[in-house]
Amino acid sequence: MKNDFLPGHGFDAPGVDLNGLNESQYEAVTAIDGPVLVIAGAGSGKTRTLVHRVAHLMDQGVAPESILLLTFTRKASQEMLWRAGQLLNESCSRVVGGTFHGIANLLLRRYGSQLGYGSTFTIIDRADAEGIINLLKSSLGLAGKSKQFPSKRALINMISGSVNKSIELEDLVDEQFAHLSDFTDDIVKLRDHYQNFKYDHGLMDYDDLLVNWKRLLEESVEVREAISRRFSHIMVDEYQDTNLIQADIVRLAAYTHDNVMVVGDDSQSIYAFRGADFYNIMRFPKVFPNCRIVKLEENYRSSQPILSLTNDIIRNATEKYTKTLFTRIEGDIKPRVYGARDEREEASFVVRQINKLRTEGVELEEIAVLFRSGFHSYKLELELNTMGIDFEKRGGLKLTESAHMKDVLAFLRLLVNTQDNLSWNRILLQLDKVGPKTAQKITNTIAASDDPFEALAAYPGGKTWKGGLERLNTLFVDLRGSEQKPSALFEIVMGYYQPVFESLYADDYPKRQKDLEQLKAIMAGYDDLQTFIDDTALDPPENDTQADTGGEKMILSTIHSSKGLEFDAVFVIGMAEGRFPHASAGMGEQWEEERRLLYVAATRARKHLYFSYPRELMTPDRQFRRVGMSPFLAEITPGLYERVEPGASTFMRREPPYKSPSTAEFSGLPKAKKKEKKLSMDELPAGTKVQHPFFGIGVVKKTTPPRSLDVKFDRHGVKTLHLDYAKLTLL
DNA sequence: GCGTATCGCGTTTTT
DNA sequence: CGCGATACGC
Repeated sequence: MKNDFLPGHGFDAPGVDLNGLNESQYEAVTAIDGPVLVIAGAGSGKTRTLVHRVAHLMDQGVAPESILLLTFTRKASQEMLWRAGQLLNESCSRVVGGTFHGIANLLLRRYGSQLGYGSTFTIIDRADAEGIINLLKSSLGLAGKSKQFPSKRALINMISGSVNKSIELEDLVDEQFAHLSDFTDDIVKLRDHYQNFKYDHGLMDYDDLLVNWKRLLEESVEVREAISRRFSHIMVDEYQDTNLIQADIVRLAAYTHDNVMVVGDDSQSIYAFRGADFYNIMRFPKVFPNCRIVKLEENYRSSQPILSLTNDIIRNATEKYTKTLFTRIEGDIKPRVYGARDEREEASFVVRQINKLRTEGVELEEIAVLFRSGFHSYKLELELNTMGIDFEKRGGLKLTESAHMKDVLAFLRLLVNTQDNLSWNRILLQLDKVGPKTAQKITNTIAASDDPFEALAAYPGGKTWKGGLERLNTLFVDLRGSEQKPSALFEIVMGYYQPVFESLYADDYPKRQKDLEQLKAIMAGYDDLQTFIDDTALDPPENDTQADTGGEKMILSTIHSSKGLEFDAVFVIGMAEGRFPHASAGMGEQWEEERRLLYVAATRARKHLYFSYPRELMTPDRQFRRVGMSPFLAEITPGLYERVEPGASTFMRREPPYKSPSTAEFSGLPKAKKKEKKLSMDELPAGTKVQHPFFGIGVVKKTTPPRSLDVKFDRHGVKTLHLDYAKLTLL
């Protein structure tokens, strides 16, 4: 197996400070052999611990390219490797870091043929999956039952949930969706059609990537051994968010060596709805019997008043695995709770507080507003806009999820996978006088043929839309005849699409045009179309509407997408009955997951924490209804927070739009880049004093050619270090 | 009668 | 923004 088929990530950065682990924790975390389970509370340094282990393994001569670091977002793995770079030298960039899905994709492109999949599959995202379900719903005659039939989103969650949990869909419906049991047969039928549809057209969704990775490991001894040997050490972050399949993958991939380290916190499990199962953490010691368990209970993030309140939130959980978190961070600012008259007033409260915080010296980018659902922030977004405060919204629509973006991508996807029915359908629907029926008829005919492009050219068009079909054909002739550079292809597509685009979105196409520009810029960075297509499905770029102004921005985010981040000040808005927990969360596991969600939100804060809720909400029939505060807030011990009274801050004058004074100051600064000089063995004879970023000061005891040396450190004893990986400085 | 164009309304959370 | 109900055109 070649070593270079999985890319690492680059980084560069100077020193980092590691908070202390005690002797036995240290021992476990740095052990070169055997499984390790780290159970860690919020803000206790999970990521730091992982980085620490990477650093240590490399110091002991483990080759960086045989370390596999699995995280949930690509951002997280980049962040982690960046931190590792602070500890070590640039060889760290050869550590393989990625998401489960990303690694699965690379492995399947390489070995997928062993499963009967060619290497020409297209990865589809959630919206694609919903589109397919919709097509099938109408072709199976289920569209009419809409009223009680589950929404397509719920449907996808049920279908993929049943795959993830290895439960039969029938049982899942009986147990958790009893109210849908009348539709069990229909749902099962739909699931089967959905699976077949994907297989027939070379489409793979997120779950398929995992399922097929697991199959690859199970069914081919050869591949399993190759992967297990290739990665001698495997690490997983946010282990409580893994599903059963991912746990199996980890088990199988490590089967020759058991060198697995996972970190997680059962109190932060918020992804059960997509199959995550925090019992994976509890199971870990059974799956890996000789594993070492490390509990990290010191919180390095929040002040005591905030920690007391967050501990109180989780105290009320019916099921918990107690960790008593403590902090040494001082502070006396209690969390605050504010009941606003309505949503508008809630928004202006938040803005007032933000301005106040900024006069106290809190940076704008250190302030975050969190909420349960994407649309809860609409009112606030308006208010922030009028006040001229820059913000970035996370967890909303991704760039590639908007219609015009999908349109363009559809052309490109067809060049890579001609069987991609979804894209055919999408493109044909753009033609004037062609609707769902006609589009599907054409799609069915051409996707079944050997050369769909030929078939399209030969397709007898109807009188009214013959012209459009011909123009489409010329486009494909052009596309297939051109050089294969993605950016060149983009230009050709736009030549055809621009007029279609302008008439399709006549009212607001200038706004959307900017997105297309952004896509163009992204594509310019790719040489290979396939890679580009994969990346957009696996890791869709965020929608930066106010493209890089370079200035500071505050963060608006759903709680789910705020995971793993931390801020000086956090506002949790919409803490009202019916909003949080979500109205459809019944008692039981769902209710508990909502509670953990609030816990995640509150534990993002370092110094300032605010909860607010509107006392009045608009109901579906445009009536206003009075609501109380969220039951989760109501059950918190009253002394742990302060109430802000509605009248209290009204005397504050409105601040003018605030322009950050620090922006100009920092924008001109070049990125600090440190060039590390590699030490040679000659510079390090026995007796030399050296410094190591973690172990501290030590003395060289012995040198072993070519590039190993034993160093005795005051606090850590004798360590064997490898000169290529350890970041040593001469003293 | 089939299929396409249009208008209005309610949104869970996502790798 | 996407879905469902309704209205028009072939």
